[in-house]
Amino acid sequence: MPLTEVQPVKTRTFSEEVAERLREAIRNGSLGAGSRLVEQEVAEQLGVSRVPVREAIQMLVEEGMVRKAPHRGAYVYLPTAYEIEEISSLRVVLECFVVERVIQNWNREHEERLRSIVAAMRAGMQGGDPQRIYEQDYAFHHALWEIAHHSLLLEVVSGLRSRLSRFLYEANSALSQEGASRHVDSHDEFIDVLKSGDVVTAQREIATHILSAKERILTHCQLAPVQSPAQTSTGTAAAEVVR
Amino acid sequence: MPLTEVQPVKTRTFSEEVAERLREAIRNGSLGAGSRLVEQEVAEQLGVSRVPVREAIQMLVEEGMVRKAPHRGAYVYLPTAYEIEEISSLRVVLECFVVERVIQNWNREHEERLRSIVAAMRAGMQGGDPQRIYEQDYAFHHALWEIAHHSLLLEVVSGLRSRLSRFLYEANSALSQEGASRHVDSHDEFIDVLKSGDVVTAQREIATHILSAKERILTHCQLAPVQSPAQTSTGTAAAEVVR
DNA sequence: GACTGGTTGTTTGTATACTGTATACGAGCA
DNA sequence: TGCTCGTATACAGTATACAAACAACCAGTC
Repeated sequence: MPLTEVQPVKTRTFSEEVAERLREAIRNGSLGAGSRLVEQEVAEQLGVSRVPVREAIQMLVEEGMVRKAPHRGAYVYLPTAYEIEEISSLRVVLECFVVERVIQNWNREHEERLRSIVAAMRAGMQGGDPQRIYEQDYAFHHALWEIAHHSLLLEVVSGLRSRLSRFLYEANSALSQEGASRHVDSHDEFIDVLKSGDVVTAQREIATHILSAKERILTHCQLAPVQSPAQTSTGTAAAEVVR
Repeated sequence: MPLTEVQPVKTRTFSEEVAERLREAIRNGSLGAGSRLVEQEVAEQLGVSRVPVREAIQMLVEEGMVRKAPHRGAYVYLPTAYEIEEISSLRVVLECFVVERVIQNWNREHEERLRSIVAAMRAGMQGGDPQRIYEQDYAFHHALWEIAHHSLLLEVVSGLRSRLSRFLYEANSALSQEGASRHVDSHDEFIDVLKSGDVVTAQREIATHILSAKERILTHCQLAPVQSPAQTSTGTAAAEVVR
């Protein structure tokens, strides 16, 4: 009995399920920045006990979307503009490394795969579906990370990007029809550069891509007021948000 | 009342305490690769309930020292040589970025701080204290990360290094007296380069530093047999270890 | 009136008990 | 003998219950 069609039953735990719900709620804004995540409340709302909720919250903390302090609970974290800069600058460094490796590993199937993602992105754009554009944009980057064939790099860089997800989603929604069209086209052009094997140009392009995404976020999204950059990681500033 | 000297009372939870114990046990080898972490056992051994142990294990999973599968428990993960390569290659990229920023921010106090760490390292070496050398080596890098003034970068790169901690500890213990001496001296020379502001040389030096640490690990430490590199992250190989 | 000090409510941290899943082992069958 | 299947057991996942910590409020004192 081959059963090639049968997928393994995915055994998701409640914790993962809860985490996914929370992530989505944060991304689409129904859990705004500063919202407290009270374990009991979330548990009742989702019909589970506090334990899976605790674990889900912990996951979000690791992902940088949520912060928590002992005995004081968790809240949705709002990064400062400075932190957006930090994330983006790191992304530039890492994505340049990705690009280098992608070009090393380049082959025909990779091209086809990326082209099809861009096609889906274009379809989403024409349908005026920002969710779809966001997803395909993510898929595009994810494909690049996989082609780079470096599982740790994939983990780190996708983690970085997840910190921006809610803002990217928001900022991309604000793109004009024409802007979105240019955005999609730039992906196709980028594939051409990868294909040509020109590492330096490809790196310049992806850096531009990341930095323009950053600019869109900085102009379109409300962020926490910048204090002293030195204190961005202390949580002192964060506690303010909660009160 | 300024109270600049007063540190906030750190209220460590059991979870953190347990995590620290486990980390240490893994680092010094008393929890060898492949060891299963049975929640109940650990809980009884440390005199706490299972909940903090669960959370501690989750932290270690995030840090890459431990893996777990749903309903199958957690075990100390033994990376493959390929993964050590992955970690090191990423470290090179990130530490080069660190160096760039360190040189941008360079000032006299930074030099003094780094020199004093190297002095402590030299003292540890002369006392033949590998634990001390390891600590000071970490302190040196940590200082660099802080001087780079990029909290996220600090987080990411220190996370990467923590994945190597037990191997670095092991490999550095194997250093000869003379080798250790050269190792310490190289730090002082590196400070000179930073001071000179020569980014390219500094980057080359730190890359060499990281890659030689990698080589020491590869030659002195036992690692998981390399399968297909493509499968390093699937956990399939890992499950083998447990059985 | 501002400050100290207790008091209470809310929420997290921890312990214990129960449920569901995965693996191992052995009985039944070919 | 080799296989499949049922059963037992171990352990993670989850629920519930309790304890401790924080924060807010109110009373009392200087």
